[in-house]
Amino acid sequence: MKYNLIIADDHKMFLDGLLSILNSENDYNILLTAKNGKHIAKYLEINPDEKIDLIITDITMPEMDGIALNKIVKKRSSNIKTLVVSMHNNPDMIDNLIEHDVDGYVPKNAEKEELLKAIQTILSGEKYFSREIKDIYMENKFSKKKDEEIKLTQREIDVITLIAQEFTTQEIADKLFLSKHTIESYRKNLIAKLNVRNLAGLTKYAIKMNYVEH
Amino acid sequence: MKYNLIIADDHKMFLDGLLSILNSENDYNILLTAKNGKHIAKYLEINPDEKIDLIITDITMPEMDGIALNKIVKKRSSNIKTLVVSMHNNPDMIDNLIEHDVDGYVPKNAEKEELLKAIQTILSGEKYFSREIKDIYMENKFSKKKDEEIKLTQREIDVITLIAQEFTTQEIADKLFLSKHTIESYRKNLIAKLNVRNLAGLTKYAIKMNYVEH
DNA sequence: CTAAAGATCCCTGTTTTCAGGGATATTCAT
DNA sequence: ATGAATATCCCTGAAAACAGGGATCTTTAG
Repeated sequence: MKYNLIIADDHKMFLDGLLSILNSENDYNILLTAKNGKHIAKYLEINPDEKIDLIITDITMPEMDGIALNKIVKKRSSNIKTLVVSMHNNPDMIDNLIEHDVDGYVPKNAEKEELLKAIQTILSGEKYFSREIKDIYMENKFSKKKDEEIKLTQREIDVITLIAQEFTTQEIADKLFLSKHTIESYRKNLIAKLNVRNLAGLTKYAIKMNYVEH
Repeated sequence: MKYNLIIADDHKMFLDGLLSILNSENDYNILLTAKNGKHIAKYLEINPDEKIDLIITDITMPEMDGIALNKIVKKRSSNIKTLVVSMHNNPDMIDNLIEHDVDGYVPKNAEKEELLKAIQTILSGEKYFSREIKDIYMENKFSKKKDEEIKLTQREIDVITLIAQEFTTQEIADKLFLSKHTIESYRKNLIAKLNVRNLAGLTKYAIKMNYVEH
C-alpha cells in the first residue's frame, strides 16, 4: 500500500522538483499538488474520508499560508501528518510551527536524501526536524531567557513609534499632550529597556516590532 | 549539438526540480550544478575555453550571489548567457540585474513551460523577461521619476550604515579614519539628500536599502 | 581640457539627545 | 493594604545632532 501525499508550494518549479524526487521513489502516491493552502483545505472538505498520510507544505504562499493550513489540517484529523519545507529560518516562525504541532521541518536547501528521510521518519510516527532547525529553535529559546520580558507599555509604544517616525521630543510631547520632560523620561527608559544606544537603535526596534512602516 | 548549461541555486531541492525539467528535454547538457556563485566562478577560471551557453542562477546565495556571479560571467565572455530564476520581486534588485545585462529573469513560481520558453528565447539570442518582471521594472522606472534618482556614493553608504548601527559621529570618524567634521558633513548631506529629518529617518532608509540587519 | 561630482576638512550657533539623578499620583494584583 | 508597575513631571550638565555656511583636492565624464 502506497502512502498518500499532498504537496503545497507556490513555486511551480520547486513543486516539479519535489514531484520528481517523490515519483522516483515508489512508495508515494501524490493525491494533489496545490499552490496555496486554500486548495488543499477545500480538497479536505470535499473528501472527508480519504486516507491522507502526509501533507508537505511551504510556509509563505498566497491566499492561505502553511501555518493556517496546518491549523486546519490538525483540527480535522491528527492522522494527517504535516511536513514543512521552507527556506525560512526565522526563529519566531519556527517556534510558531512547532507550537502548532507540525510533524517536521526541512529547509529548502536540504539534500534530497534528508527530505526522504524526513518523510519516512514522519510516516513512521516520529517527528523530524533538521539539525539546523533544531539549532535555531534552541538558540531562540535560550536567548529569549536572556532578554526575557522586554514588554513595553502602551505609552512606551506610542512614544517609540513617534520617535521612529522622525518626530522630535517636543513634537511628540505636543502630539500626546504631555510635557517634553515626560517624553524624555520615556525615551530614556526605552533606551535602557531595549538595550540600545540611541534613536537609531529605537528606530530599528520599532521597525522590527512593526510599529512603523519601513 | 546540445547546449551546455550551468545551474546555481542554494536550494538543493529546487536544483533537483530544475534538473528534472531540463533532463526531460533532450537539448540540454548540464555541465555543472552549484550552490553558490563562487563554485561557478572557479569553474570558469579553470576551464577558460569550454563552450558554455547559459548559466541559470538564483539571486540570493551564500558566498557569492547571482549579481556578483553575473558580473564575473559578463566580464569574461559575452557569449555566455545568463538567466536569473528567483523569487525576488524587489524592484531595485530587478533594476540592478537588468543594468548588469542579464539575459532573462523568470520568477520561481513560473510554470515549467515558461522556463523552457525563456531558455529557448535566450539561447536564440534574444532577452526574456517574464511579464511580471517587466511590469515591476516599468512601474519602478515610472515612480522613480517622482522621487528622482537618489543615488548614494560608497562613502555615504558606509556612513549611513554605521549610523544605523548606532555608532556616534565620533565613533564613525574613528572607524573610517576620518575627521569628525567629515562625518558630520556626510550626515548633513544624507539628511538633505534622502529628505529625512534625523537619525531615525536615516536608519529607516538604511534598513530599507538593506545596509543593516533588522 | 574642463566642468561636475566626490571626498575630505573646517567653523559658528542652536537644538536635541542622553545620562543621571528625583518626585508624585494612580492602578492593579497579592 | 501594600507594594509593584505605570504614567506623569522636573532638573542639570555634557555630548551629540542639526543647520547653514565654506574650503581644498581628486577623480571622472563629456
